[in-house]
Amino acid sequence: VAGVKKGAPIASLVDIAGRAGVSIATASRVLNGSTHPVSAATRALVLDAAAELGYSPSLLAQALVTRTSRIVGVIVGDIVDPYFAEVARGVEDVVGRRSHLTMVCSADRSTASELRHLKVLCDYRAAGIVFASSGYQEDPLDAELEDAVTRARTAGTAVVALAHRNFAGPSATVDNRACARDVTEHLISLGHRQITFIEGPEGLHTSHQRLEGFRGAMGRAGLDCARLVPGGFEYESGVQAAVRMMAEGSLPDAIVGANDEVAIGALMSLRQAGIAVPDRVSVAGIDDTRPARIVELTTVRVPLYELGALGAQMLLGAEDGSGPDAAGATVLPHRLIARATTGPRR
Amino acid sequence: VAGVKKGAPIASLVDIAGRAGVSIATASRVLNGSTHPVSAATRALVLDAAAELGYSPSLLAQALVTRTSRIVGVIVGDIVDPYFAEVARGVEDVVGRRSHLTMVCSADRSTASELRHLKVLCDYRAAGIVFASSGYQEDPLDAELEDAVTRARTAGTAVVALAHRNFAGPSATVDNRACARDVTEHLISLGHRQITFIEGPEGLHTSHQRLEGFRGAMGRAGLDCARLVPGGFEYESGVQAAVRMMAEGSLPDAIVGANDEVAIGALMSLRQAGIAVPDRVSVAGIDDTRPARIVELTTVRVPLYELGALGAQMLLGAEDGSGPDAAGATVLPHRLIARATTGPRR
DNA sequence: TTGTAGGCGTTATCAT
DNA sequence: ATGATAACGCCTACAA
Repeated sequence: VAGVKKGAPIASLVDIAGRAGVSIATASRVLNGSTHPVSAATRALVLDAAAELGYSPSLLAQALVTRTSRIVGVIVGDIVDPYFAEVARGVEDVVGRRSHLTMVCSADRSTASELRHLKVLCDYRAAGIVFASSGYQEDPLDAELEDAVTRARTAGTAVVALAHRNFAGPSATVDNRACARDVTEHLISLGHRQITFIEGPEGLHTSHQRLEGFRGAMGRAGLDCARLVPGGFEYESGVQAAVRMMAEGSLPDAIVGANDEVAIGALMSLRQAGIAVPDRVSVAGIDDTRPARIVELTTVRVPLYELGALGAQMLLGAEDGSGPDAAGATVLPHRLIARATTGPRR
Repeated sequence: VAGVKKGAPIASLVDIAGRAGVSIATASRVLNGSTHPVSAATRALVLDAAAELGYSPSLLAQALVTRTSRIVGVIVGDIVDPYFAEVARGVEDVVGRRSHLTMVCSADRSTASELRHLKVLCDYRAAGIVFASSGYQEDPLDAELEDAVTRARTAGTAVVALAHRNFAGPSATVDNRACARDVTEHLISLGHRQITFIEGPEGLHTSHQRLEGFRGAMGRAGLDCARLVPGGFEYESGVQAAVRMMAEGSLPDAIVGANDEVAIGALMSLRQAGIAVPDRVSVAGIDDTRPARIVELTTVRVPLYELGALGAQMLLGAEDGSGPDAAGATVLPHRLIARATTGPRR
């Protein structure tokens, strides 16, 4: 780094080859860790020619010819959703440990956008791609996405999913039905009978699975499992859901949100309206994101960080063979976490 | 998209050129929006040869020769910090509107990591790069970073900073001293006299500026501005700071955190210990991130989203000349937001 | 041990 | 209107 000419234009292999008076081939050999033998003398020549010119190989050109790179992409649904932030962190930590670089792409919960990012990552020869968000039950772009994923794989880019997807492949997930079931049963065990579920985004597998979990628990308890209200996965959706419920005048005994964000939105909205939580109504969510811990929301802990970390391991494990079974569909454990927003009925 | 062979290997220009019975040159011409004239007949030939083979140009190869791409990178300090999430969102929105793609890179608040990401983005011919986090006052990697940024620019990659940096260039920031001054004065006006400041990460410009703002306000009011406690920009740091303060036995009248996260960490820690906020001690932060709104923290609103959006505009504006002055050092306005965690003394 | 040359997938300059 | 062909920056057999 020392002695490098300031603001030196670029310096490519030909430059340093010329400067060192050797062929571009030998220059290349010493500059990338080639096993090809090179005399100590010329090696030194090349080395400091490179040093003086501040040479650094073009990752672009390298990727073009070697057909691989050390970057892995994480495609998330929404960058401001703490759920994805935590997952991305997990990926980053293990990816970084293997001296690769992580780039996270926000797809705005749109398959079309996911496809665009997939294309770029693929073209740029990413070592792997992590799909962090769930797919949609019915998606016109399904075929296209599946095809793109297949091509990515045959092109050498590993792909793993951290939620239910309509394309096959290795995955690390949690049992969303069980998660929803567990919170719901917790509420029921607390004596609540009228429980309404704030649904997740329309059509998302995760939304559907969690709704099913809720319905299952309610049904088995002989309770009315039709108390649903449209929501989403965002704070604002939770606020709106609460507003709607209050407007209709009939508050339930308890509310379970499809995820923590909506639950918190509802929680805040309720409290602001002077409704006591958990005394008048209990509120619970799913995921156990950081905000949930802050507001002391009862929820189900989903191992977000671990999901990301495991996903990354599967990717890179597949790469240098050293890793665990890069094929399986691991289901990580979840766990109910009762906190301050739920309590016995009345 | 219809009629594409499933899982077709790759298909490059030569493939579709051959299939269409034309030269690779003409194929290229019709497949990218070249103005070069091509007969309608051959154009059609190429077009459906491409369609049948599911052709899609290699962004990598394109970037190699055109020396540009449609991706912009955002280098942040910590992906789980809501501050950066909001900024990234701002960037994404305007970048996406211009049909570019955003990739956010987490540098773990390390300049070395920033350099690595800069290198990749640069090599991949990113259209622009946004540095979202502040630099360090004293940084051994300063020269190297400055040089890298210069090279990036001469290589055609625009670079903007959204916080104080040791390299020159366009920027969009807020007045951190004023932010800290404003919260502090708010607390003073509330009658508080003993106010302690939880510092930000050691050596960060932003940390220093905010500390200065605090000191200035305290000094002007003739108060003891030496009540400081080490902290950081993370929730956990706030918790530790609070623990330390409680252990020392002498709680101040009020606490201002270097940012919302630490402030919230302290807030929660205090409340959990049974200390009434704001009755016994007031707590305030800086940034107005989403969590701050949730816990109703008194803070200073920093236009995070707008910072990101503006940064992106400067980047892309510079690109196609259409934009605003891509050179200036814009300082966006901030505003005190008094909420529930601060109140009159005693 | 070192050099030559072909190729990775496009774009772009010249001829034709 | 089309087609060779030289870059772009690097890696890697294959020769020497």
